[in-house]
Amino acid sequence: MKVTITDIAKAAGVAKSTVSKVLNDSPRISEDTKQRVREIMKEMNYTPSSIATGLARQSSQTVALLVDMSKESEFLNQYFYNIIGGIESVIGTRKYELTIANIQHNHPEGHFLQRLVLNKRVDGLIANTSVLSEALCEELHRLRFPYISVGEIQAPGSWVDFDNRSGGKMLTAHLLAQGYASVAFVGGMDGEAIREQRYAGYRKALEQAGRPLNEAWVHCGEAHEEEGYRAAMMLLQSGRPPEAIVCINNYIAYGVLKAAGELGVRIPQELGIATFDDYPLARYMTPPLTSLNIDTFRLGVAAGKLLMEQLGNPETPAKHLLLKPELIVRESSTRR
Amino acid sequence: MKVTITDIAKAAGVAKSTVSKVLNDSPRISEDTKQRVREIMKEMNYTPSSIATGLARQSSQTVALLVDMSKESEFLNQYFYNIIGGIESVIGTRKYELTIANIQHNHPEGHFLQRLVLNKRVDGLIANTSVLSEALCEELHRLRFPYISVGEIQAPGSWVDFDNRSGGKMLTAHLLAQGYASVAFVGGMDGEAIREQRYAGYRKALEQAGRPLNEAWVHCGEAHEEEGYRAAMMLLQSGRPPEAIVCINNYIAYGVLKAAGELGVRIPQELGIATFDDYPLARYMTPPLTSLNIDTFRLGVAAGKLLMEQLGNPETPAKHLLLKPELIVRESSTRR
DNA sequence: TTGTAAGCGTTATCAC
DNA sequence: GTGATAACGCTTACAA
Repeated sequence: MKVTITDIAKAAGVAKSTVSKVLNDSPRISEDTKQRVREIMKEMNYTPSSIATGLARQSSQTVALLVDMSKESEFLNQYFYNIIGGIESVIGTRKYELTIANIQHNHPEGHFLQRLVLNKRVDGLIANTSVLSEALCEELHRLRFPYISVGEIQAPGSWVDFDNRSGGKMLTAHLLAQGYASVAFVGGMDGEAIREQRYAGYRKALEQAGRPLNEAWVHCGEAHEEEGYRAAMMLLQSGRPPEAIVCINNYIAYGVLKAAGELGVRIPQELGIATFDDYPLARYMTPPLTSLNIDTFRLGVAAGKLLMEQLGNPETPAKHLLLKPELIVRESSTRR
Repeated sequence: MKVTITDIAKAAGVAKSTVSKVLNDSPRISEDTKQRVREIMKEMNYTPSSIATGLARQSSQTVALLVDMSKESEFLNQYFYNIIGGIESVIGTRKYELTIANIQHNHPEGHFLQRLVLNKRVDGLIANTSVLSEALCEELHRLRFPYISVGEIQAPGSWVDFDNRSGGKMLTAHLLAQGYASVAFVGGMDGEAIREQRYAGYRKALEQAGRPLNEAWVHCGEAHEEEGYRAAMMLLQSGRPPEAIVCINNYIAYGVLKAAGELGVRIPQELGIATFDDYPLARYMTPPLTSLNIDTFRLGVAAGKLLMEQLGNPETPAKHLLLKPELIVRESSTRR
């Protein structure tokens, strides 16, 4: 049933090595025999075994996307599909395959290193920061194993990320430009990288607009509905409520919206709202929310490209890429 | 730098084959030498090459999840992460890897067959029905290549799916039980498999409750917001509006909600709403929507298990699995 | 219980 | 241009 290179060689009356050269379109083979051998391959329905090729070439033509499935509602979660699509779109055309590897099995630490890297099962790695500890990066770097981080890292190595800082600036500046005199910032844990970046952008926008930073208008907390609700309740019932709020994600925004509704605060007239992330709720809220869309397909593409570069030439220096988010203006922030 | 089985053999003063047997924990090797060889493996930091193993064993210890990334907002899209997680959780513990393969490259037709199957790159396949044409199934079956479909298929082969029929029944019966005298069914294209199944459940529930089927209360169309809005407008402004509506997904429900809002129809007092799918909107609508949650992690687990069975014993007969959805009752359907 | 040697299906290095 | 032949790193009869 299965036909190998040897079968083709016999059928064509040539040597295995010749067939191999035809396979790889070597210039030292005459067009004549190429034609002939290729026809026979068609006829006999031959497909080279990639495992054998891999062994001979010492490469698997496979890259892995590392994830930690045990962490719920991670950044990757909602955008997973698009990131994968992006990666796939660039590696696929270069004849690489993508394997998804979950770190968090009950395996001993560093197991995926064995399972994939030392194993020679994959030629390169893409992982986001939640998975890539500093120690891991060092180890990979030491092994000279190609990897790309999705999300900024300090360790050596390339990464791609969204420009959260400029995102924070965009949302805040937009609200100010709409005539909201004061803007609050709600959600995210103090010290968390993404939150810090987004918050820094918020501060920058205030500064550029010559507005003071009011600590009372900055609220930290887990990025979910209840926290958004609580924060908005506090802010809106305080002596000096802000005129607008930047929310760190859709769920916080939902909570804020709910609080505003209960307090009878009209949006966008009395309170402007703008949120990070366009998915999954922003467009479907009442009123629809102004949001900052990040195109994670492009993120995947960028990561894939960097990795391909690296695999093509291991000497390629590390690169860092910041993608710009896109502001989507909707009713929640258009005061008119 | 890289250490192979030969190095270990030399260092341990035994034959390659002995090392191999230790690797595979063969019972015909003395505990003594096992210990010794294992220690050396540790010391020398040895990890067997899975490619070489694959070649020798004629298997890759890899299964593929086939998707068509070109189709936007496919069923898989939102639940992708969980399905992958489910698959991974069962194959991972059995030392299999998962690779994601995109069908729709500008490659010639049937290319993935070459790329993965004939290639020997993967040992088995999981794909959903949108990807698995009847012809493809026949071909895989002919090749005796193990595959599992996510979604019911007619072709030979195992599949796992959600019980959309009983889902339709659950939603409809729930609304009737809440005292809504009449229930409409909105969304989905006539003839589309999922829609037909869900609709059949709706009809069954009416029948069991002794209610007549009113064709005027059944609306077909693409499953998005605008269509839901249009349908609800028609239904609610007709001479005989239904008291409740079953929506085929969250977006249809959103459109219905919008229409009701504009017409001043109060929910759940004057109109009950229940929708298929709990994600991404149901919980965050105003009011929160009663929905039918499907646990796609379990779907992935089921698919993974069937495939593992198949790989373990190719003679395993095809199996068909229907998972029950879960009704989540929220405000939109509780009349009290 | 361990060792020898022949695969597994390619590629790569030389000769010719 | 083409063909032997030795890798690639592991498994698996079959011997010893």
